[in-house]
Amino acid sequence: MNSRLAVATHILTFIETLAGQPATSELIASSVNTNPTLIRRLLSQLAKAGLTTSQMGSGGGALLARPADQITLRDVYGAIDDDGEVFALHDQPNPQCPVGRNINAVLKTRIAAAQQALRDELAKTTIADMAHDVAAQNLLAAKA
Amino acid sequence: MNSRLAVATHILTFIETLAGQPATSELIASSVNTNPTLIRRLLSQLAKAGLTTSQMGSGGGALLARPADQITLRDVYGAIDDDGEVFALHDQPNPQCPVGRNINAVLKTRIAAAQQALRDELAKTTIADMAHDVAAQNLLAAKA
DNA sequence: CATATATGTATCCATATCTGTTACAGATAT
DNA sequence: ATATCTGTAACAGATATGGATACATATATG
Repeated sequence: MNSRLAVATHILTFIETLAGQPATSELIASSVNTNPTLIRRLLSQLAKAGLTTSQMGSGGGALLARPADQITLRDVYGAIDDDGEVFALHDQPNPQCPVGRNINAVLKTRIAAAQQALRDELAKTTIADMAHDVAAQNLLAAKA
Repeated sequence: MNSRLAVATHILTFIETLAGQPATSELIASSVNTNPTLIRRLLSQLAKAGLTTSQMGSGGGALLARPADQITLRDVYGAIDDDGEVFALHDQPNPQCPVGRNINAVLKTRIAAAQQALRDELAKTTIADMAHDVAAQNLLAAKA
């Protein structure tokens, strides 16, 4: 799979840890270890979904559009995944076959249920949780 | 996403509806509306996972290796998906950044939970369910 | 035994997706 | 004015996917 959910979550968690200071795409990119364009592409999608806002120009950057405890990984997934389909159906099964004629209708509901379960689980984690867990990891490492 | 889970489920459901008669890759391919090689590739994976058996030669074909009510969509997913990862992490975040250093460890558990929820939901559906639902759809259509 | 049938697998190809990169117009602070 | 920063287009390389051909191997049947 692609790593866009991971990178988008990284971006948001990073912005949250800056505690209100605007994050430039270059700064975020150095944390993710990729290039600023990829970050801006994802930020563009996050902004369209209402999760972030960006300020152009000097001193600008990205901020969270709402509190970190009100942004879940489900929101992130919804923002970066256009169709939200983990599994695809096969195009045009044979309509002359009793199985081919109906398989997609039957599969569709089962797959939808599975994807719903995935989203429900993602909804349990907020960006605030992520930032908290990352901070806790750092404390652990500092003590060791 | 790819449609391998859909096609593999189609294959197994098709075999089940044949009720013990071996299904050739060509016959299955005509129901799925693809080519026999793709079917054989997937059957090869299903056989390795212990879900089907195949008989070479004249009169041969594929059979279920165990009763249809003992094969779940989770089994199918496990058979056709090599790593079973819906989401990937991003390679090598910046270890010098407090966020980059820990994001993957934190994300990993959250993503694993989501994928587990997906698999648990898939486990609720068996190939017997699929065959039953497909048959029910045909009855409905016949009455209409 | 010879033949037809069918699987298992390798190889090739076209297309799509993903990630990284460069480039540049537009917005904004100083 | 100028430097900074976003938004987006365009392009390239790598990988995944689905489709197609080919052929060695296994097996039932006459």
